[in-house]
Amino acid sequence: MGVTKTSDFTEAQNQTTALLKALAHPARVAILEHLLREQRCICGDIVSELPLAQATVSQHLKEMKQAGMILGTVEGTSVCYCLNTSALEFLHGYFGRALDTLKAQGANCCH
Amino acid sequence: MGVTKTSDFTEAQNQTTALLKALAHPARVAILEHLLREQRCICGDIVSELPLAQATVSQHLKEMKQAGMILGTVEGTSVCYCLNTSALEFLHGYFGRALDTLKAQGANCCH
DNA sequence: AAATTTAATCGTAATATTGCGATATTAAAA
DNA sequence: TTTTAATATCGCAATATTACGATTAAATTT
Repeated sequence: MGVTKTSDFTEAQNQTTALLKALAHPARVAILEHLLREQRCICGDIVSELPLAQATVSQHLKEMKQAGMILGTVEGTSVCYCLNTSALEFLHGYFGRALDTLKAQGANCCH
Repeated sequence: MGVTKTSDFTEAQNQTTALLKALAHPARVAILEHLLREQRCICGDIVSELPLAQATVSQHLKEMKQAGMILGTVEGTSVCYCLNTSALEFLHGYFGRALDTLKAQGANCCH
């Protein structure tokens, strides 16, 4: 039915999913990379960088913010968005631990 | 319209997105974590582990495989699925580089 | 205060994803 | 060779996501 029952999974699994979802779209990856390149990081900036309408970019930014991937502070008429270091650290750590676990297991059945 | 024009983004951005999408669902994260825990990693295993029907799990596995997150080898009537180390390495490296870049920039406007 | 600038929100259309029962497929077992 | 076991695929319904024009909201300029 297309309904995802988050209650069937652990809190940690849902939190991880939220961060991954916040990046699981080429526009979001492009936003991430743009925020990495630029120090100054205003929404209007991103709109002119991407092939998307202002409303669409704003919506992407909203969801990335909601998930904790980015932070935003109002600066006059514009908004300064930037990456949330701890979210990146979380994902980096997650995949790092996964790799460690995988490597500690040695060769498995598929390789 | 809900249509994502991958052609508007770089090849690398789309590849990164594909891997992230393969994990951007609690069931997929649960599958990843299950494959980490178990050496023996058969689909039926996963079905009994998750609160989802066999057809649904099979579909998730198919998409994770298509994205390159997991590998699968047929073993008689069952299939042995396991994590693709290089996909994990890719993601780990991606977030690692992002973090390095971010930290090299020092404090930015939002912190 | 009016005009301007910038970003958020609303409403809606289109597409994508998720889930599952039913069925098909394929290999092993009996 | 029939039966059984394990996955994959099909078809469809329900929900979620994406996109954008139009509008609103809020701060800055004029």
